[in-house]
Amino acid sequence: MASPDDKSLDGDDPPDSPSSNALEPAMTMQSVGYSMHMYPFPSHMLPQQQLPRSKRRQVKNACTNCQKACKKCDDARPCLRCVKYGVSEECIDSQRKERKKGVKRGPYKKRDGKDRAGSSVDQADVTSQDLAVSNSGPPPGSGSPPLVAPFMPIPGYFAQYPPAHLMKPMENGLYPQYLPVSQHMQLSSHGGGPEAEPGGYPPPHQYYPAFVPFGPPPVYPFISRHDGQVPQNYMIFPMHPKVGGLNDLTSEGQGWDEEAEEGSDKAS
DNA sequence: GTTATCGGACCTTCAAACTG
DNA sequence: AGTTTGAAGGTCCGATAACA
Ligand SMILES: [Zn+2]
Ligand SMILES: [Zn+2]
Repeated sequence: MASPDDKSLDGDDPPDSPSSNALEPAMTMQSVGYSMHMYPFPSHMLPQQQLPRSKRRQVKNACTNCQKACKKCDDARPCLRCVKYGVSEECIDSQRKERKKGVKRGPYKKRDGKDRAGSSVDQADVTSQDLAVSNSGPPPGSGSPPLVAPFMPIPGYFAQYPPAHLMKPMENGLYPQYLPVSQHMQLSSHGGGPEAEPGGYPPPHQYYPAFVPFGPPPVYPFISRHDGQVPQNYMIFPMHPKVGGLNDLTSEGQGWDEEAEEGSDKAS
């Protein structure tokens, strides 16, 4: 089951999807309220073997439609997916079942640095070792990818934005803040394609932060919902209905971000 | 080419188990 | 009381099937 819907309607804008419509890039990424984790360098400039990735963020409660479709939802109601499908009125939070109590669990095994002998060797040394990018590690995706990203997210640097060439400042009145990697730097879509990530995780982005020396601060139009509410963090970038320009400037499509834990909402 | 389906990896939540 | 553990329950990636 190819996930074409990912690239089109279900619009989960997967890594290989050049975001065929304006909603896509903006919605998926920020929709969930998280920023993306981005790589400061193109994939080929990184140690290919251990492309680190941050955790995937999920919404606390997907709407019934997205849940049914096993697709990415967002916190707003109606969610963008439902809006795209024109079923905004059917966008309602799915019902969560209550966790059952009284379940006995048996003794725990300690794993505070000590005593992790024999048990889980994986999660302990991740920090130091993975950070030290070694070439001997297992291919990403084959095992458990590093949980710690060697790169810190660059504030204000969002790779999900569409290529600059699609955002014509003068024509749309928008000012692109991210420019596509120069031709020679682009990910050569050589065998493997845009999402040739072994781990199946978001490939490095092809956009580089760029300072826009001209024009006033960009004013991005927000997606307006039928109910008048504006999805937070959503931004629409005017662009051609069909992207296809720079080979495959994949617009990346997940929400990867290490973001500080959004203060666990629940107080114990 | 598109959209629909869904297996399963990944993530979050939170009670039980544990500790001081 | 607080902290840690770890499994239940959840989201959604990404592969595949079906269709136009
Ligand atoms: Zn939804
Ligand atoms: Zn919805």
